[in-house]
Amino acid sequence: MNARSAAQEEKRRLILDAAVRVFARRGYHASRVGDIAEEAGVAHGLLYHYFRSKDEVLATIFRENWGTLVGRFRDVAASPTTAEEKLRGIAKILLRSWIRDPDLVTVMIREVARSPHLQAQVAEIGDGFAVIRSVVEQGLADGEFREDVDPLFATWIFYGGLEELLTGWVLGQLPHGDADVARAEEMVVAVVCGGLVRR
Amino acid sequence: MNARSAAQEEKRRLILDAAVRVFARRGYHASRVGDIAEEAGVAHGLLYHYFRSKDEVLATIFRENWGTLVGRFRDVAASPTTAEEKLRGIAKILLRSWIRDPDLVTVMIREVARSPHLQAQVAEIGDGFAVIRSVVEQGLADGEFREDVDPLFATWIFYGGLEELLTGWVLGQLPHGDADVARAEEMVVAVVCGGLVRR
Amino acid sequence: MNARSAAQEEKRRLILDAAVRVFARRGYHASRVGDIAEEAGVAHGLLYHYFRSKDEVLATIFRENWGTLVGRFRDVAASPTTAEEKLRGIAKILLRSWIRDPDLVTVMIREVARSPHLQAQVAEIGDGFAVIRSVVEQGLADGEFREDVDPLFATWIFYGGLEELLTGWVLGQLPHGDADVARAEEMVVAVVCGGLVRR
Amino acid sequence: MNARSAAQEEKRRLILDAAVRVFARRGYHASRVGDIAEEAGVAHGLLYHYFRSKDEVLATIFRENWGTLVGRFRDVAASPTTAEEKLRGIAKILLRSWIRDPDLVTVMIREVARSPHLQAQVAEIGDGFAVIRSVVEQGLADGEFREDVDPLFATWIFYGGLEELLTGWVLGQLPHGDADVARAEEMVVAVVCGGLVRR
DNA sequence: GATGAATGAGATTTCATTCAT
DNA sequence: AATGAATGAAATCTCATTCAT
Repeated sequence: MNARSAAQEEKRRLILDAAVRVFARRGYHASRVGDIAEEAGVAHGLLYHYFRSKDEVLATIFRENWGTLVGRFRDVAASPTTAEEKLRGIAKILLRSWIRDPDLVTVMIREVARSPHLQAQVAEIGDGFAVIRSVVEQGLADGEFREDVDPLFATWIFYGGLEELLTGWVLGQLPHGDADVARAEEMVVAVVCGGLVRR
Repeated sequence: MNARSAAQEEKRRLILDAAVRVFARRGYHASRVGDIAEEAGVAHGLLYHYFRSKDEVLATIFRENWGTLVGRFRDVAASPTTAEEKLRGIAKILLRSWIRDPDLVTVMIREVARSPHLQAQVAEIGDGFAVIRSVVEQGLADGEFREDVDPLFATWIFYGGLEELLTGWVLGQLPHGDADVARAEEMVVAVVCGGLVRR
Repeated sequence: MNARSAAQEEKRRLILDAAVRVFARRGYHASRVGDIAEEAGVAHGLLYHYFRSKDEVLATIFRENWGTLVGRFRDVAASPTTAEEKLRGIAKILLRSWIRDPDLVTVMIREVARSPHLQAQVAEIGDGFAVIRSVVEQGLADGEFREDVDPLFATWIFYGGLEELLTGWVLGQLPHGDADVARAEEMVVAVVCGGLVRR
Repeated sequence: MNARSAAQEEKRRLILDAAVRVFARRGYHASRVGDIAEEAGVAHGLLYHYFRSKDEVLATIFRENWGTLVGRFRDVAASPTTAEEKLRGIAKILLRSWIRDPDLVTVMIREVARSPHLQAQVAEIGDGFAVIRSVVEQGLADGEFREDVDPLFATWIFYGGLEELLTGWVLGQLPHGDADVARAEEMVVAVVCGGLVRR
């Protein structure tokens, strides 16, 4: 990567970061290309040098960040520990991303999670599920988890719990201080792994 | 309700039902008011006789159907049984709505669940959570649930699991035959109440 | 005119009067047929029993009231007095119409005076000018007025002065108490007949 | 003003001039934004690059041209001559604007003169009156005009005469050759300053 | 690479008018 | 006569995208 590309890369980042802030603030549909350009401090035509369309900006945001998360999921899944600990690790990664970059999480939760449109563009979207599922299946294979567990549904239920917590924070409906995030993380593992019912 | 208003009510329904189909097919933003009118077999101007805007059509769809669901949640919550059974009942209601009306669930999951825009319009959105929470709190008070459970987070986690299963069906990522729905229902209760970990 | 027509006539009046108020309040273009109907307390469809269109309502308002004014102009013109006194009489009629019915004058000044559209529909519009002109020509023939006066231009100038005073009241730019109206009337005759310049 | 902004200014003018022609031909309300763009030979979207709305186009036309006229009024008012001569100068400016640009006068007379809507937007509208009034007051102070003259009403009456002559030309009801305009100018000063009545 | 003027498809919404009841 | 549901033409304005400079 030479000096030129580094400068280019920097501008690309500028635009992506601006887009995250703008999408978080106004939502994807209500955000105009001009808003992003203004936030980035460039002319709006420049956006089209780096991205094919407004849509591609959103897809790029998702792809790059989701890819990072999934990579970290994989690290956790590859570590030598129990399935429960691995689920805890995944929960920690996902939930703490809220603290690290709330705008980014806002965009990913709000704009991407449910859009069949984007799902088509971003094949990687299923990768996170695959990692979680492999952990669940390990738990089953090891006899750590109950054998009547359906790994596919269990994966979605676990992920749903995580996503809903993020949603609660995005929508401002759940307390979201650092301590709250830590407690949420404990709760999601406690509930999903240990169940609500007193043993 | 006289003949006139019954006829009007019928037309209103016609438009709402058409809107559900169109929104499910193309998504809210890609659906034009003219598409809804065409699907309903009326002039597009008539839509504005019954609703203030395209937005209000979506809000109405959500409000009326969510209200029905919440009403049924309440019936379950009021029945004389264990908290676990009540959660099972709520899961059944929500998940089986997929079988009853997939288009409607598609719209509610895809367009409404994360939109802060609609959340503002539809105050009732929190009512469902409130019912679930009351059940969780009952489980705690009765000693049925573990005392270290945070009822707020547990509520969101449980609801997230349900919503994610619906999302999986909406996106065509999860098997969704009647038997699958029944198994999903069992799983969500088994996981959330009993936990994944073998006792 | 039998009982039926009297009832009809009454409703017609109701609509016309309502239209004057609505047009005065919001302007012709911004006034909806429904506004007029609501103000009149009837269904908006009924308007189309009495008038061919919204446009015809305005034309009717103008025609009927302008006709009345012109009739009174004619009475003045036919009275046995000087041209100056006749002009004073005409000024009095026109300017005092403001006191009698400000809404009506507002509509006539604002919507009709300059509209070539309406001028086409309302042939009577030139009748008022004709009466004034006949008075000016009488003044010339009698030697009362200076012989270098061009009666056509003089007529328009005189009428313009009157119309502008009404405009000032309509726009709320001129004081419009009863005494102000009386003084305006004196001024317009003093200026037009006697001139500004000290003799 | 560099090359870029000069080119822009030119385009802005192009649109404004086209708008004047279109408004003169069809009237403001009947003119579509697309008509203006077509007349100017640009895409209709460009209009919104230069003006916020169709309304603002009209307001701009009025403001800029009225401002020019008022500036010339002020020059006349500042010249060292009698009040009568000054009124003659003002009449000349206003009436000859008809010869210079009939379309522009048509628009200003027809669309702006009576619209309270525009009056709100264009504060400068009263400036012309203020200049005339100052001349009248000078005439009074100098003893040139009769002391019973009310300067406010006299101003409106004088302006009304001028505006009505323009209206007559706009509506095609008054002869409007160059000689007619010159005679009209003489008449309005003769009548307003000297009065109709033979001395 | 950078700019922002220019384009034009397209969408919502309004509202005069019609007409079945 | 009276109603108001229904129609649909029409118009403004937005904004993603292109492209000359």
